[in-house]
Amino acid sequence: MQKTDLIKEIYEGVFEDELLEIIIASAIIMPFKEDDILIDFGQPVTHIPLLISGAIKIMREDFDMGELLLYFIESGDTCAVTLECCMRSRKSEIRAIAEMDGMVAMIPNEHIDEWMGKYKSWQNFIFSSYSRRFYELLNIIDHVAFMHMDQRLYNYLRESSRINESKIVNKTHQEIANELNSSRVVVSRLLKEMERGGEIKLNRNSIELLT
DNA sequence: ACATTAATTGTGT
DNA sequence: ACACAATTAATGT
Repeated sequence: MQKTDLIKEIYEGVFEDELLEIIIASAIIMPFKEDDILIDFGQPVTHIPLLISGAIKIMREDFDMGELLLYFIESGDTCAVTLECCMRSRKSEIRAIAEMDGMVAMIPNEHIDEWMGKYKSWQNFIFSSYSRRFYELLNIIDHVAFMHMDQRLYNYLRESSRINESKIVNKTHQEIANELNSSRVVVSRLLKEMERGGEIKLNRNSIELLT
């Protein structure tokens, strides 16, 4: 498919036509594969990603070595944290890993200041992205701070299932534990609990959501 | 088909 | 958290 069509399909209506044309002209389409690291800690951020297809998970590194999943980004979305880094020409605070195959349109960051003042639709896009993330992060903080591991795990499974459009989550307990910054044993135990409660079915390398 | 090994999952302390 | 048992998948012969 052509670059123009790819971008239009997702972002037509989101941005005013004039801006859409400029975006199309300056974007670089970048395909990626599952588990590709798209951005890593400390890397300078030179482009803003507009996700076209697939899904990306945004991870934060903990003080004592350990990762934590902040949120997923999906088609038609961008990464608020990256934007923040981008506008201040900072190095990346996060790591972005592809959850599944997909494509992003990369926009060179030299345009964005100008667009911010010039295009209402760009402002709206950025602000709504910010506010959505903000509340999502508040939610995570609540769960992390109050150690509601069972709920976090449950949310994670639901999100994962929704994003992959499948009732089956193909991950090991270890992988899940890493993303939630917990231990494998804890995850195994909680999953077993849920299975007993009839909410899920456990298999090797996969978990099926029943509800 | 069988044995061996590695990876994943389950449980008790 | 740690140790170990049990189960399943992968590989070689």
